[in-house]
Amino acid sequence: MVSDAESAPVFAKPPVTLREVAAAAGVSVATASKALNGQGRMTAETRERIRETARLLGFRPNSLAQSLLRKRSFTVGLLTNDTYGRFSLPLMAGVSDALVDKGVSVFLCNVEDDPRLGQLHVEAMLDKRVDGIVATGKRIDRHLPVDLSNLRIPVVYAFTQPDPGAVGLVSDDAGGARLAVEHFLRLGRRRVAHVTGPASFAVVHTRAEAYRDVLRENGLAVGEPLLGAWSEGWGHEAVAKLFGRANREGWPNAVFCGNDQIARGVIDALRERGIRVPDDVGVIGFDNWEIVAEATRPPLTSVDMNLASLGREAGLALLSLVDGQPAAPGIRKLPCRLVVRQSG
Amino acid sequence: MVSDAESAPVFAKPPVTLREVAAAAGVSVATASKALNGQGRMTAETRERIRETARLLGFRPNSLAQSLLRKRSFTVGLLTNDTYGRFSLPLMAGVSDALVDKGVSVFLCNVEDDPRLGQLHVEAMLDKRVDGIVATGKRIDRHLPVDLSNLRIPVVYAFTQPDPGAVGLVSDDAGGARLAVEHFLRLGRRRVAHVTGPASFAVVHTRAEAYRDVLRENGLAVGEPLLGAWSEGWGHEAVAKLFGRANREGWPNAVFCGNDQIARGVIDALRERGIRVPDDVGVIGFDNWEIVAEATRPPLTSVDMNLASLGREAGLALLSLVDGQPAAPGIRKLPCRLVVRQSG
DNA sequence: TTCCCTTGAGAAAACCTTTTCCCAAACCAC
DNA sequence: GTGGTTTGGGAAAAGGTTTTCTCAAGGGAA
Repeated sequence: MVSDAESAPVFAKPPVTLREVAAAAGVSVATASKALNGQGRMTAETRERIRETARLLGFRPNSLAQSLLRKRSFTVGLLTNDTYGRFSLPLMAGVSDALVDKGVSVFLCNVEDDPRLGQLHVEAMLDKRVDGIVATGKRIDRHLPVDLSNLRIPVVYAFTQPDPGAVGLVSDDAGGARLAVEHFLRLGRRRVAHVTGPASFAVVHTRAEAYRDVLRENGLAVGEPLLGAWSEGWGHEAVAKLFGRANREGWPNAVFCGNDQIARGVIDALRERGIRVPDDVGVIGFDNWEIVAEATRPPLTSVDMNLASLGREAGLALLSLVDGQPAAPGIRKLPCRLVVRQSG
Repeated sequence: MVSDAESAPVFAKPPVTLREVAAAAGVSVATASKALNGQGRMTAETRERIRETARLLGFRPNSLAQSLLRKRSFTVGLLTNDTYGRFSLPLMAGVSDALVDKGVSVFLCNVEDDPRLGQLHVEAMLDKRVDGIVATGKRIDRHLPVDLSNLRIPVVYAFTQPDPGAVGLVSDDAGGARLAVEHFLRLGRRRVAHVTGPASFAVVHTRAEAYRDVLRENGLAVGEPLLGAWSEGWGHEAVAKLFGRANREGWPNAVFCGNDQIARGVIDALRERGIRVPDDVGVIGFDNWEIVAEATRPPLTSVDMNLASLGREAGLALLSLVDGQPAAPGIRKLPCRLVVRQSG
């Protein structure tokens, strides 16, 4: 019979401490610390001997102890309410990537839309002495269910509604919409329709406004944007509305869609009607959700919000705030980019 | 002119410490600590006075200091190489949810497929004295680009290839496949085809094997599974192969697909051929990727791997390992569930 | 030789909390 | 009164590191 103690994995062997390194090298902990950090004064020979000893013993300083002393934990909290992750994950990966190289780790805090959960996470972050917080959401026009306004640590908002006076980073939706519409115009398409999401989303209006602006600036007729849902189904319906009229003269020859799912619905519906994309009608989506954009037939041209860069910028912004460099409060808009495939 | 110091946000005011609470309550720090933790002996009146003082001052113990002493940081690392997130995010949310209630925070570590990045993150975790690590991937049959085999802390693998002798949690793919095929049989469909991904994926074989088993157990003809890509395009091609033959008698009346994208392609292709779903042919997908499953026409019946539960279980398993309870090493398979919509 | 300065390195405080041990006072029984 | 036991609470060490201060030895100049 095998005893539990025997079958259980043996972790044991606690990490080697600075004290042990110092003892092994025959110096005091103070000297050892200074040797490893390049501080203090000592003979090059002593310093090297200590370093070598540390290397041999596999010494790694205890971050907890360092943080306690330095009042800087080299960790930040990342709040999100987007479990679904289409927007969140690239953003989060961006934040993480920007920080890992600076030795900063990221706490993942999924707050759903639950204020209790939000409170719980924020308190945990504060207790763990994070240096700052990045707040992320799935909507640019909604607050997270937490109050971050009077924390004693800096907060950066990325892709979510910032508190007044705080630093916020969002994608430049108007610019993204311009990119799409101007691309159509450059290709000679002059009857551009816009099919987008529900009126309750701020970005719907931002993008629609930019759409109108570009057309007006070019002296073209401005169609009324079609507001609906963020779904393929709505794309189908919208095509029925736009292309239902008998006289083909009234048909648009370009459709700028509020997201890729709508665009997918539009493309499928057009094909079912025998209207060719891009020959007869160009289609551009928004979000550049690759898995969708690459599966449409033909592959979808789409506006990319550069969320990974947005995340990186947010991480860096937080870091400079943590370092005490004052940042201009307010919302900074980061440019989108158009990913041209074959649909428009 | 406004000085920088004036315009910069004022964070300041360091957190209140136990020492301050003790001073305010007129006791020693030792007594204060004991009062707040329900330890030691003192008059109920004293204990209450200290607690009240702490509450008034908004005292929150410094986790860093606690961790240093207790040799337990109440943090864990979550390694993932899935930036895309379809599988990872529910899993990660599950891990996080399971742990936040126990006061454990989660470090997000995106290691991509880069060993250097993996090394970096693992060392950071170790330095920060995490209590354990959850390793997560986008593939069940691949290792993360890190070596976690000789750490001094427990590791749980979820949805990725575990080291030998370690604790691993994966979805029961064979069971999931059975669910799908048996559902078809229950509905009286007896000519079931299987269209799935590339041979390089272990799950392709696991599921195909289960598919064959169920048919054999029921004395039915076993068609050769069609291996291809995880894409809509492959779904289209597969339909051409399956339904290209002239005599309709040879056609399947059910298609079990290896993922939802293939299923989507199959459904679209069938519709284009005038074959009705589910009247003529039933279709079931795998992954229950809601955004896809709900957008197919008709909505897609699909196998759900319960990734959020998987994450929760992984979190809890790690926790009990951290608490020193020995866990049976090896791979534990968690059941899938069939989400019935309209396609099959 | 005396004084001063530099060099190399150690002692100790600090960060904040927990826990063990200890002590004085009060209380009890005899 | 005496010996013993509670009772309430404090002193101090511990956890691992960084940093400031101190100090002895050695060197150079006068």
